Amino acid sequence: MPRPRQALLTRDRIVATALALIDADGLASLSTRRLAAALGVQGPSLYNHFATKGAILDAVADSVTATVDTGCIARHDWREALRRWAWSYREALAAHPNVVPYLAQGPGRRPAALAMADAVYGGLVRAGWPPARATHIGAALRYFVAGSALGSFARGFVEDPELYAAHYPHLTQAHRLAGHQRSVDEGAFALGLDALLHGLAAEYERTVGPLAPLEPTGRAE
Amino acid sequence: MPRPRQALLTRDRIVATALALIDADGLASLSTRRLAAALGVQGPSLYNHFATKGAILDAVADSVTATVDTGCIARHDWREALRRWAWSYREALAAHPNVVPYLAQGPGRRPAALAMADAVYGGLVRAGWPPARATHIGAALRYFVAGSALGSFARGFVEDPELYAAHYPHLTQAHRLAGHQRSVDEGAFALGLDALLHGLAAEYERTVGPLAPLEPTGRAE
DNA sequence: CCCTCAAACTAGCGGTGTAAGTTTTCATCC
DNA sequence: GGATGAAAACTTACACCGCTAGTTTGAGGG
Repeated sequence: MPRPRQALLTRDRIVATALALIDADGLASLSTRRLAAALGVQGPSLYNHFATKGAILDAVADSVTATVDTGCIARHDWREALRRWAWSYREALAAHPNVVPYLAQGPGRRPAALAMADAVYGGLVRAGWPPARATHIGAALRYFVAGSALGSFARGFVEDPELYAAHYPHLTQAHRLAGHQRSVDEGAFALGLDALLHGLAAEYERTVGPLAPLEPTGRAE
Repeated sequence: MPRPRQALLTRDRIVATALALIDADGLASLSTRRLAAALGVQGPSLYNHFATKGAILDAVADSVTATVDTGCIARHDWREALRRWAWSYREALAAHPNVVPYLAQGPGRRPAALAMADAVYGGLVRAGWPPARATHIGAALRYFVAGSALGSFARGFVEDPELYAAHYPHLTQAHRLAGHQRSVDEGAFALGLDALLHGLAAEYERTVGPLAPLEPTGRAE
């Protein structure tokens, strides 16, 4: 079946199908042949649309990053903006936990990741942070969100009481964590984010100037 | 060459060689055959000592985690303890950036990672934090350290000015980041960690009680 | 001395990413 | 309107991957 009258593949269709397969079966089990099969096509046909498997994964990762809301950054005080952005970022990753390990390896040349970095940096500078500080803050928050996504959605502890009880005196309850993983994750994220923002606010007042009072916030979550 | 008079392989030798290869050539290019070749042996011989390649990687990851200093936790006020632990943790990861992507996927069943979680949790509870809060704090700090290791040591931005200038108005200096990567990383880490600890101290005073004054610290770094 | 186990081997299976070359269709230009 | 060239599918094939199975032989214990 050479050169069908209507092209069977498009970049968008490939990316969407790849994301669905990764969501369903995990990152490791996505192969070019399996992806092609899901698209009703033979393996190497993909290379008419992407140069390499990595390019496909980049596009998938970018399509996830693109769902992060960065509009909030221009619309709110920097503290509220960072909070909303961080939650939205986290939400985007949580929706596709299996791509996080790939996504976490830096913005690279993926346009959506770069656009996000750009928006955050711009917002902080506009708020009065010195450029170098803005870079650090953006990076620190990315660290926290990415780390939270990695360390949590991907399994953490294992459901096996005896494994822990024997050797780790304080972890006798750790196996319970496996069950409450989601709430532990959210609690740790909320606590860490609040602490980070609190500390940044203090740093701002120390080095930049007095803070405007926060507008009443819509969602604390 | 069957059953040599002196065994050619030991678990320790395999782990050390695997770590060296990963450091040198990256995680992706470690194969059982290559590892075996570096050990002067054929591929499948490894399976006399480890059940699976993943088990080897677990052991490698654990050997890295084992270099983190957790002794400081018992010897200092919780704030100073967390600071030293986080820096030591970061240092351990920075020494072997290529294993971070594997390591970041949670403690799993790796004993050193579990011992570390145990020590941190125990120290926080001893300092007066409620158990649930202690869990959250340990997780949040792990998120931050792991995220920082991932997002930074592993490449981040690319050295190609034109790539950025065109589309991202605030990132016109971003290509410089590639050169100053190390200092940006350290700055972001220091800032984020200080902010986190500052925020946690405020949370402590709000929900637990007054804080003892900090002993004079040895290293601010 | 023999028996068993341990630790190396060889052979090979099914799977991987991707390069190379083939075929047919569509779009375009003389 | 027929030739031309690109596009998008195909088949074939290579080198490598993790791992299994079965084999060989030295070492150590009864």
